[in-house]
Amino acid sequence: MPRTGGEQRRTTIVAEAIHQFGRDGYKGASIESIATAVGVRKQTLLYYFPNKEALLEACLQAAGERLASELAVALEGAETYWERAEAVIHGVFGLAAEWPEFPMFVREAARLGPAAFDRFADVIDPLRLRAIEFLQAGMDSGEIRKQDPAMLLFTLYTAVVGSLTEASVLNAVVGSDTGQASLRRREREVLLFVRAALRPAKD
Amino acid sequence: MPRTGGEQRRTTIVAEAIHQFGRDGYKGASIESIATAVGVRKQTLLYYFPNKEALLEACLQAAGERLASELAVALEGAETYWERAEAVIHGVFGLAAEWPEFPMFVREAARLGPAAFDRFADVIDPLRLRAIEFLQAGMDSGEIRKQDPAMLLFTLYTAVVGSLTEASVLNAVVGSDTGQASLRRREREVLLFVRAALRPAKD
DNA sequence: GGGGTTGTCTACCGGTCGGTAGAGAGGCAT
DNA sequence: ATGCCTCTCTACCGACCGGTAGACAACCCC
Repeated sequence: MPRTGGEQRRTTIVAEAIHQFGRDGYKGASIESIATAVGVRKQTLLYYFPNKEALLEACLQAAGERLASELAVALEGAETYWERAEAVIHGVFGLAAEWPEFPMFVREAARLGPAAFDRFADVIDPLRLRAIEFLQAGMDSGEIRKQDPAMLLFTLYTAVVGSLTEASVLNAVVGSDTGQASLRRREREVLLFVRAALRPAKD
Repeated sequence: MPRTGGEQRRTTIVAEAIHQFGRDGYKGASIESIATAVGVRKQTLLYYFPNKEALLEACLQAAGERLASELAVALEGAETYWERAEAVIHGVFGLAAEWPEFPMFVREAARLGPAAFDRFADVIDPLRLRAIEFLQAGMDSGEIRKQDPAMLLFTLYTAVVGSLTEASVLNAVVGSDTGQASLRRREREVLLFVRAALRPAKD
């Protein structure tokens, strides 16, 4: 019985849980298989998290914090309007590249209902507010097409997360297209798409 | 024991299964609860579908056929380039309005992997080819921004399906926003977004 | 009206899952 | 060295799930 100590064990369990919740869904992943994957018995996992739901909440919290710190770094030094928008998209795709199950986990969290998703959303709420302010300022200065900034943010979210999570659809629509190269292609596509969508009307 | 006869029973079971697979996920929905919801015992369901996977395949087939017929109707009489694009989006939103679990089920099918999603995609493959031809023609005539038409179709898919399925995110981003009015708002938003994204560059 | 077909049921099984109870080993402070 | 606290384990339980076996009833055709 290897003793790695409390906090480290916690974090590896959470990482593996996000992995499996993202891949198999909350229902589809069993605490037993999560425990086995980190080399420990189910009852050891239940020592750290009293039940499956508590484990999920820890995952939501951790995922939110990870995304928040990732985006904070990505936004450093991004000055102009388009640099900032691009930095956010690039940051999310970068996170997805090194942690493929992360977007799937976020989508699963949304699927589980508002109560679960809010646990995640609350952590990144400051970023949400900054994003809406940013979009509003861009509209006021005429750099972005005028519209409801919150709805725009929602639509941007769906486009980015969708292109990261709908691998089966990508396969069906454009044919076999996998791996890092595919991810880069999709990032470029989303960037072009978003840039075109944000652009003010010709008038 | 009410006998509604074979074919009708089959279709009501499939409809309920799509409902529950969409709401709870494939793993989360049990054949027992599906059977109970249609007022029948689990073993009666297993008389029509030898196992759970066969039921899923019937659902994928039925969902594909329903979407195909819906879009065929929507495209009737749509002549101009933008009319056709708008008709498809409006048709999908219309289907979602009268059958809220339908988009969730399609997304769940994609989550289950390419094998499952292809069952659905194969049925609407003619539509996919028409869409790509359509986008290509629009690019050739300069009505649509030039790019890879298949990738564009994929990104359009993610934007539309995302805005139909990410209700929890909508709630977190724009605040409580539910019901038919919300759906109409999202349809309008997606239409504006897509129109802006398809528009050729200024110069 | 008898026999096959179709449809629905009761009864049951093996496996898995989330969770409880509690023993015991290693480290640390006194 | 003793006793406590942290961590991991074995053993087990009740619930549920997917699926099998087979009885039985309604209907249809002849």
